[in-house]
Amino acid sequence: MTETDSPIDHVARLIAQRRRETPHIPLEGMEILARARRLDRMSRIWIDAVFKKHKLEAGEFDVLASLQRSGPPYSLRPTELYRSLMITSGGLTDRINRLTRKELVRRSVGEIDARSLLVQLTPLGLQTIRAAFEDDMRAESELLGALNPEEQRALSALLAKLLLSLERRPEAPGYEEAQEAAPAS
Amino acid sequence: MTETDSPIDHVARLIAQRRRETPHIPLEGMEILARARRLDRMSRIWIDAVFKKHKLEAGEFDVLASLQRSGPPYSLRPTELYRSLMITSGGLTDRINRLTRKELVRRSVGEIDARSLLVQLTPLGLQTIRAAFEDDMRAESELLGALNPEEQRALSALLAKLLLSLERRPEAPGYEEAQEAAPAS
DNA sequence: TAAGATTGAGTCTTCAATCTTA
DNA sequence: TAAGATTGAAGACTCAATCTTA
Repeated sequence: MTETDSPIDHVARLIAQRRRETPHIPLEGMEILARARRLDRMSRIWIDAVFKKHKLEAGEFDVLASLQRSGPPYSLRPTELYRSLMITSGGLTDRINRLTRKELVRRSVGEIDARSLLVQLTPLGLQTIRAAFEDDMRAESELLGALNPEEQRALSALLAKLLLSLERRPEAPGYEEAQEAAPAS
Repeated sequence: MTETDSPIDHVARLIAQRRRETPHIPLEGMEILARARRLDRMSRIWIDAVFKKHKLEAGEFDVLASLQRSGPPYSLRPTELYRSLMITSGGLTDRINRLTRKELVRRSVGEIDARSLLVQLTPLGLQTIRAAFEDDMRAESELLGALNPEEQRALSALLAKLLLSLERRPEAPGYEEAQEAAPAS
């Protein structure tokens, strides 16, 4: 195997099969996007097990992690949340309702705009996401063990370059929001 | 920006924010897995539009594409399909029912095992997936335009290496099946 | 008028139980 | 007994319509 040849993973077998059926169609798209999709789905098998240990669904974890990331007082507006999570506003309402029932978040009064209530972590929510996030990152690092640090850096840099180009497309939903949300860092 | 620095995409901003909140937790996992997830979700925005043009849902497209890839007579057993697609058997039953209603597949008699009926493309199904698949690959190639051919090869090789390591984990569901399904190619 | 959030209907999925055949 | 496929219930999401406030 040379430096640029890919190992024979599941997607490589699918591509080889398809080349015989539709040899006239270039398959570069599959090489990357099908693998990104499969990497997400496969890694979820182990990551979901981590969430389960903390009695969380993946979608609930994402909301709690966003709130923790924002720092004290651990509160965000629903619109910020659903745009960042790439789900609809209706979907987020459901997640918040579930997390409220579990007493991991509450809707607190927003000072700025009376149309929206801030979503805020409860002390139990903060404690839960602290433990769950640390476990999650440990599991994720472990899943990436097949790549050395240099390969990991190369991979994340290529993914970031590709993602940035998609985020900058005029037709990309949420583009304006992503821009103005850019922190000084 | 140096060779190994990542461009400041959305995930980079999330990571910078989080480093301030939980500086003690290594975040290498997010660098790659969060980006893979986001790449899948963002690219789907454009890809789903292609499917819609052919009046297909993403899940339906995947079934048709699997059948086409298998070559004449374009038929597979349901178990092969749901394992390859990483969905449950119940989920596949529904997809087949929907595709049957659209007259894109049919359940034909399997000669080997009377417990299962082969799922087979109809002529309309073959015609549909031929056009849809070509459009899909064109769209996917276009989405990857920000990376030059060399970068694309490097990215797919790294993804393949990582995926192969996940597929080889003893705990990976479907591992045995994936192995025996490996074609000579 | 527009923006933020919620609601209800419809869709696609998983999960567990079931039926049939090996 | 086990494997393949289906069913029905429950879950989480999208979409479009609605309500409230800017």
